[in-house]
Amino acid sequence: MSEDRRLRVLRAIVQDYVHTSEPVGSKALLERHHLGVSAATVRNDMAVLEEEGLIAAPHTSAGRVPTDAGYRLFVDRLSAIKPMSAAEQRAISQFLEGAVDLDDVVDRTVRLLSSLTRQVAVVQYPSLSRSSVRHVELVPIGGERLLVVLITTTGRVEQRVIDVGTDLVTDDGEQALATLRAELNRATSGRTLAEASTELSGVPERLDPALRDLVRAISTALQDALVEEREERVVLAGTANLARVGPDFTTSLGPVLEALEEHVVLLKLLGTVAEEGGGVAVRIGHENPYAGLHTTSMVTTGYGAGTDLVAGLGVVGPTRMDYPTTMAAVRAVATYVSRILAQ
Amino acid sequence: MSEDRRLRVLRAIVQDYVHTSEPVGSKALLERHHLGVSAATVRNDMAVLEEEGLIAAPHTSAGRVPTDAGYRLFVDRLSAIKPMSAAEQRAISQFLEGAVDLDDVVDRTVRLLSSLTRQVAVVQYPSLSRSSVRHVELVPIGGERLLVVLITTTGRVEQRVIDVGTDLVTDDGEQALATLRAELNRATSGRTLAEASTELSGVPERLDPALRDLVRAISTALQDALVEEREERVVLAGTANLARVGPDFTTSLGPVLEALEEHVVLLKLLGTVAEEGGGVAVRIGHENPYAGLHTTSMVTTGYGAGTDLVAGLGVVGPTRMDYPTTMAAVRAVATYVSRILAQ
DNA sequence: GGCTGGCACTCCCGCGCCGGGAGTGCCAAT
DNA sequence: ATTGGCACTCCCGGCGCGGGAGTGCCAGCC
Repeated sequence: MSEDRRLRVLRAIVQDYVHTSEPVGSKALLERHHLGVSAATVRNDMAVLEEEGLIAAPHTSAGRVPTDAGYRLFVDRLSAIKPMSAAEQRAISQFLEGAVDLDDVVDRTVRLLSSLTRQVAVVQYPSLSRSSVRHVELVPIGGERLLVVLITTTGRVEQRVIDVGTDLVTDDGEQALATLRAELNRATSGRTLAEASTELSGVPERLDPALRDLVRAISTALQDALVEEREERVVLAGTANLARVGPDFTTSLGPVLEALEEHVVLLKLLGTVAEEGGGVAVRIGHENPYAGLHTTSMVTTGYGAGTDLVAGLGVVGPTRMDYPTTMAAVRAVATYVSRILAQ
Repeated sequence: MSEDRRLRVLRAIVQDYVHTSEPVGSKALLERHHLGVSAATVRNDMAVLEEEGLIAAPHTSAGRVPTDAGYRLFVDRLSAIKPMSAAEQRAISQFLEGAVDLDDVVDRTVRLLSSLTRQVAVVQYPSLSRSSVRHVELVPIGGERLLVVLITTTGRVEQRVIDVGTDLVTDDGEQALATLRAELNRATSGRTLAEASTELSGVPERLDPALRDLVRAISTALQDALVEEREERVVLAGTANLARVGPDFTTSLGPVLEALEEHVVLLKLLGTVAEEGGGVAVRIGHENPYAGLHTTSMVTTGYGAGTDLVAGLGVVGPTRMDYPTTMAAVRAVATYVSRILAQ
C-alpha cells in the first residue's frame, strides 16, 4: 500500500475534477493519467482516501469528488504555484503602469485580477491605520466650517468637515490657519495616523488658546478616520464569473452574492494574511468562517508599498477552482501593485 | 367590446403576474379581481390583448404573461406611483441624515434603495461636469511635485499630481503658491469645471511668467477631470436580490451581472433622464439598448442639490417587478438625497 | 503484502408513457 | 356583447425501465 501513490491519485482526482466538473471514476482517471497501475488498484486507493475524508462520492457507484480536506492537502502538499510566463508578467505590468491615481490603481487591479483568474476579484484600499501622514491641509469653506484634507503616503485622500466656533475667512483667521497648518504638518508628517493623533494632544500647549479646541477637533477627526467600519474600503469585480461556474453552483449563488456585499466580512478575511505558501493564503470551503462562503474558496495575499503590507487582495471562487494558477495570478498581481505603489 | 375593461384586464394580469410569478389564466383572474364579467368574456379580452401584442402565452393552453409592451402600457396608463407612508418617509430621511460625507451619503443611498425595493440599486456620484468649483487647493509634496485638490459644490474631492519644473518647498515657492492659490480661487470659485478651465486660460497674463506653465498644467488637470470615462462613478448594491427572483431568471443572471459591471453602460442609462411620470424614467426589457439587460427593467431618476440635477440613481430588476412601488421608492430616495445634498 | 482481473451489484439518468388538471378557443344561446 | 358549455391542447409529475458508469469484493498471482 503505497502512501505516495495514493497522494498521486488524489492529485489526479483534484486536477480532473477541476477540469471536468464531474465526479471522476477509476477508469476515467487511468485514461488521463498514466499511473502505472490498474483500475482495481486505483479503486482500493480511492476507498482509503474516502476513509481518510479526503474525497467523497455523491452517491454509491458514482465517481469521487474532493472534499474540503482533500483540496487542503492538495494545495499544501501536492501542488506548486505555477510561475507566470514572461509575457503574462509584462502584460500585467503594462496594464497597471497606466494608472494615474490611487483610485485608478485599485480599479485596474481588481479588473485585471478578475479577468486573469476568471473569478471574483476583491481588492482592499490601502488601510488607513497602516498608512502614514504625508500632508494635512486646512481649507476654510463657507462661514465657520473647516475642511480637513488628509493625504497619506499610500495616496489616499480623506476629507472631513469640522464646525469651528469662529469665522475663519478673515485676515486674522488666514494668519492663524497658516501657523496651524505648519504646526500640524510638523507634528504629524511621516507618522502613522494613530501616532499623529496622539501627537496632536501635545501641540495645543504651544498655541494660542483659541486654537486649542480646533486642534482637538482635528485630532478626533484623525481618530475618526481610523474607525474601521467607515474608512476601510473594498472593491469587487467579476461577479458575473460566478454565474459561469455551473448548474451545481446556482443554489449557492444567492448566499455568495450576499456574502460579497458584506464588506466587513471580506475585510476581515483579507486582513488575516498567512505567511506560508509564498504569502498566499487559501481558505477552502468550510474553513471559511462565514456560512455564505462555505461553497467557495478564497485566495488572498497582502500588498503594499515596499515591504510592509498596507492592504489585502484576492479572489473568491468555487472550491472547485484551479488553485495553482489562481494562486500564481494573485501573487503576481500583488507583487506588481506593490511595485506601482512604491512608485 | 369595451376597450376600458380590456385595459382593466391587462392591469389585473400584470398585478397578478408580478405577485405570483406564474402565467395567469382567466379563472384565476376572476378569483382575485371582481371584474363584473364571466371567464369567457375575460378570455375574449385576452385574445384581443394577445393580438395587440400586450400579453403572450408561453405555450398553448397556458395562462398569459405580459409582454414588454404590456408592461409599458401598464406603467404609462394603468398605474399611479404609490405615495409612501409618512413612517416610511421618516425612516428614509433619518437613515440618510446620519451621513458624514459624500461617500457616506452615496453608500447609504444605494443600500437604502436596494433594501427598500429588494432589487439592485444603482447610484451615480454627482457628475463633475455638472458640478461647480468650491475651492482649489495646492499642496506641494516631495520635491517638484504639486498636488492639486479640487473640491466641488457637490462635495466631491478630486486630486491630481502635477510635475512642476522647480522645487516649491522654499520660501519663494511658498510665496508664489499663496499668490497663485488666491488667484486661482478667485478665477474659478463658483464656476462649473468647464467654465473654470477656460477661465484659467486668461489668468496667466497677469502673472509671473514662471508660473504660467503651472497654471496651464492646472487648467489641463481640470479638463482631465472632465473626461467622462474616468471620473464618473457609480456604485451598486443588492446584486444578491437577483438570485431571489426565481428559477426562470437564472439563465439571464450571468448576462445581467456582466451588464452591471459595465459602468459606462449604466452611466449612459442613468444619464438620459425623462421628465414624464414625476421625473421617474422606466426602461422595460427590450427597450433597453444593452442586450444583457433585455430581461430586466430599469427605473431611474435624477437627483441633485436644489433644482439642477447632478446625477442619476435607480434600480435594476426583472421586467416582472412591482413598478408602482419601485417607482415610488426611487422617487422618494432621490428627493431625500437631494435634500441632504442641499444641506 | 500488494496488485490485478473478473464479476455481481447499486444507483443515477434519460426516455417514454400516462393520467390529471389548468387553460384555451369556439359555438350556440341569450 | 356577453355567457355557459364543451372539446381540445399541452404541461407536469409520477412511474417503470433499460443502459451505463462505477463500485466493492474476492480469488488468484507475483
